[in-house]
Amino acid sequence: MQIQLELSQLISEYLAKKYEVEVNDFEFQSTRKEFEGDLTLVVFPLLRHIKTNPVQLGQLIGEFLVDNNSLVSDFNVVKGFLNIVFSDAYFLTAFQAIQKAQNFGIATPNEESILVEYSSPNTNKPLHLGHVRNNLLGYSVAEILKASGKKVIKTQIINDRGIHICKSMLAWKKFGKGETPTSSGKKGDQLVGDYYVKFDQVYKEEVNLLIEKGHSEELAKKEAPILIEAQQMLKKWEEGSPEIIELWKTMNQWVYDGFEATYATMGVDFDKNYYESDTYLLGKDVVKKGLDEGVFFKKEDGSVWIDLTEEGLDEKIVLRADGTAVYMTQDIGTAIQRMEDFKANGMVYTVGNEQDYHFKVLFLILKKLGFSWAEKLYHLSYGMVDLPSGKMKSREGTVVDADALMNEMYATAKAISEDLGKLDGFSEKEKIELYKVIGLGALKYYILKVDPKKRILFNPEESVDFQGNTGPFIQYTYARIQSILAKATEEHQASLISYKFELKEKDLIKLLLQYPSVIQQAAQQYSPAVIANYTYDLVKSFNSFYQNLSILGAEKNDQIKLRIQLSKEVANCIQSAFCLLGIKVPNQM
RNA sequence: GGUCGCGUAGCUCAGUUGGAUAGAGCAUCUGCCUUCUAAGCAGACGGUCACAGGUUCGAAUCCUGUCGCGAUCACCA
Repeated sequence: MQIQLELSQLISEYLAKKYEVEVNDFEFQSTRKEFEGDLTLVVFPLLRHIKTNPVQLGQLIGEFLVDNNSLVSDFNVVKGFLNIVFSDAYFLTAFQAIQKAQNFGIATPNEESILVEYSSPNTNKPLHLGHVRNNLLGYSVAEILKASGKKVIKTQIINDRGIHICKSMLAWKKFGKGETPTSSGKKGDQLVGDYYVKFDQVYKEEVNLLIEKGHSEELAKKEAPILIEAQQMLKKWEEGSPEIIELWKTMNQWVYDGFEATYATMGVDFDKNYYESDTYLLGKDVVKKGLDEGVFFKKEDGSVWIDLTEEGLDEKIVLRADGTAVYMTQDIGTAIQRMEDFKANGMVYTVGNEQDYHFKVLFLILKKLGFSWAEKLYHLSYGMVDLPSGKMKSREGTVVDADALMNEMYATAKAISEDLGKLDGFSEKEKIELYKVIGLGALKYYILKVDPKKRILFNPEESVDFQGNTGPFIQYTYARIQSILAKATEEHQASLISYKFELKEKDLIKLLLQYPSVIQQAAQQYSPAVIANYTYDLVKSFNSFYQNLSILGAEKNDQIKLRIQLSKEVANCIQSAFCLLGIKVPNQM
């Protein structure tokens, strides 16, 4: 904040003159609610430079500030804390600066660019709650980075090949009887996912049968006929069998259509997609080159490894004995490809914390291969979403499906809205749109308000709240402000020359002033939770203001004006912050 | 077993580089709708910040150890 710099300078001059010490760094914090004041200087750290009584020193500095800066109107000292009180003129000027700013809080774009990867699904089953967290996080972090001034490219890598998709394909071929999304009316990703589950059922039956016939479990799991068939299918795919490729393209397209619908509902998007079937060979050349340079070494069986024992890690395979690529190989290739495509200054991988080790190794390998940008890669590692029953397993049907979840949120929003009955005058279409905004808002806020690195326990039995620290609560506040603004007139927008502020008005201005640094902090920490918690504080503070002071019915004309204008800025800030979370705000609810 | 992460109110979570008497929501209880939308406001209740040491003017925050929970250590992705 501007004022902090100004005061720092002043205090610095004072200390130099009075005590002949040079101090430039001061510790400020916002004054706690139970004390009078707007900004607090912590005096203790100064005692390192000046041996004196902290209360006395605080007193002296306070007096000096009041005498030498017109914006400081008063002060008090409690223990080692100097609470500074700002004048009404300060608050008015600060508030008008907020009003004048275009997109207050949003930094002007700089040259730095960054890729943000998120989602990156497999194409054999629909998206579930885990993907939802990934998508919401990735999207929001991308928006936050943009708001902090960076140029952002949203991307994903689609895992469209491999044994998993062959399993769905095989089961469909065997049992599908030509079922298509059109013929069954199912979403494509759901349909393909059903066959993935079907495969697993048949597979398990076959394994049990083999065990009954006397096979060991281990052997049975390897020799189940349907698994062998799937592996043969994968081989045929890699050989380019036209029939298999045709089926693969068809079923993948079903899935893409399904994903697209889910993404659209969720409100996330991408600037560039990468497909594993395009990139899985990319890393091989790099590995070969690295082998020549001695970064990697070859074992007797022909597999290629990197030795990371010096870094405290293990040996890690980067190429199979048969020469085919592993996950790591492909990720090395993809990273290089992306940096060539976009010449970005950095890259963020939104991937769950179960892959912490993988990314540690990946970044290390890229560094060892000599890519200077390897240091600019960041693994946005987030905690798993667990159910009360434990981990979600798609094959066992214990997943919370993304589409179903969003539908439930919609239904809850609808039920609550109808119960409250405030939507007279809404058309059916408008109502549907509103329920979506509220339902999704509840879900998104619920997930994003939690620190990304913490795991989330999601209990489907207890539905997501719509009261208290929730998305709908914040949306509701926004809607209430809009209702007031609709009643305001042109003359209410006239700016004031002077004003006597109430405490609750000052609180709001102080909070608004924090918004720019909140965005920067959220960007630095890659954390939408920072934005969510800030928005909640702002809204709580506004509701207290709204409920305790009259806006349109204020005594003085100036009060009406200022309160309307202040409400407007709060609404703008809510909208701006929620936009960073990917949440829409309604004008009425 | 090695490595990494987490442990704050009954439940879900804040607590930014160490700062004042650790804060919200839900749940429970008490008030407030003839006045700008009660999805709200005002208040009550609720804490050994997992435990034990250490660093210092000061520790939920930093260090060490212990316990508990989770992830990971695949020629799976």
